[in-house]
Amino acid sequence: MKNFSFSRDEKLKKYDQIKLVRANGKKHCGALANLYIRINDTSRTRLGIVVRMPKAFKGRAVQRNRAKRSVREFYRLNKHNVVKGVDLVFEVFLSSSNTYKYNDVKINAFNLCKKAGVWQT
RNA sequence: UAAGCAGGUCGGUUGACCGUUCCGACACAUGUCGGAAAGGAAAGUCCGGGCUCCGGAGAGCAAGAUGUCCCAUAACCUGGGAUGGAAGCGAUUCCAAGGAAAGUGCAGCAGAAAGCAAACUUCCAAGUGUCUGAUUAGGUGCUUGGUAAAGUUGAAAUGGCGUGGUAAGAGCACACCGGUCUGAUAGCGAUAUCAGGCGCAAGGCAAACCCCAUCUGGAGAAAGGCUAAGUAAGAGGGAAGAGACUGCUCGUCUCAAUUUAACCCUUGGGUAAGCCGCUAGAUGUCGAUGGCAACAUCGGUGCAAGAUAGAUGGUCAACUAUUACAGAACCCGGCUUAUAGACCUGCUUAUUUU
RNA sequence: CGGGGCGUAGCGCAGCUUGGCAGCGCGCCACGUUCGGGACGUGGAGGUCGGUGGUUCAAAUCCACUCGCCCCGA
Repeated sequence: MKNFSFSRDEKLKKYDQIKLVRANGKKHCGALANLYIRINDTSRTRLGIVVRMPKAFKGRAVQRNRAKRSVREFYRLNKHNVVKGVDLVFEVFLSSSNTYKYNDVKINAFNLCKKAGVWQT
């Protein structure tokens, strides 16, 4: 039975932790986001999300939350396919021309994960 | 029917599956069941309060805000009603709407003149010179006096306009309009109406300085309190002191009693983990009563968002439907700004029909 | 949460205090100079003064709201 839950322990919460992954981890570039990967000491996979966006943005908070939700939803439904014991950080880019639907995020994130080699079938 | 004015409402709903945060119950060690979970602007942070701390929060100046009147409100750069003014055929809308005889300042260009009101060009009268001319008159210059009607400008020119009057003119006189003063009446009042007086001496700009009246202590949930850890070395200052109210003065209070040390302040450096504050309140809604209304009082009824890198989502199906603006961060009352689409109510004008 | 500043020609800035002609430097264009280029000289073009509204006879300037950018403190 697959577990689709996404609890608080699976998040990277501190800004220092995310900074560590972005500084020391491997970087993989995508169309809408970058993925940083770093092997951690625990047996758990942890996820952090960073949204970069210009200051002058229409509906700033709404768009930011929507992007984070999309990435979180993708990870929640597909985390059984991801290798254990790594820290992932998605760095999502938002601009006024980008519109975020769940399907776009799904395809992009899937490609990124395959490219990074953390996808297992 | 068309055009328009004013006000208001909604801003997705239902079901299934997978998830997030919180609460309750049951099991009992991480599960099961049930419930709740972002707006009209949550936004901008433009005002006003509550709340917390600054020792007890003082006086004056400075600075800032407001500015017709009355009322409402906890309070307001808020709202309601009225007055006056402006726009519109009208419904209706808009107005920072006190004071210019307290003082200072400003007004380019144009124009005779732009702020002591006089000078200038005119106009008129008298005197006189000169020319034409011939004994009337006309032109032109000078002197004296009268006058401010005319003077092409300008945003603005010392009330407007007409008649009489006069040598020419003038509120010099009169009528109407405007202004101002006094009185009466109506109104709580701003003010309005009427009557009488004053011929009117002393324009504009205060969103220029300013004056007058009223109001304002400061800092803000990173407020503030508790627990844990930490608060090292070093540098500077300490009575002609430092800190408490920020710009200044006074008053009051605390520290501190003199080469070092201790203590205080500033800097430097260190920690930024958890709990409380943290959601029931000047509360929403319905009805009655009072009030033109804003609103108030009384009664019924409802109120479980409280996250902490920050929770509301995704997929499928149906309804025209992926579709506006947009995400609570201590809480309220307003203001301002953004807003797809849909709907409702009242009113005005024009046209047509009855 | 609180405080401060900026927006004017393609770029960098002045003018705002005390309202009245929108200017300076670099750059651009044309001509001259040179065998040619640069430099130099002469002339010229280029502006909703971030936006909307108000006060005023008149607004880049004063006032209100608003958009964007930057900085500082806790």
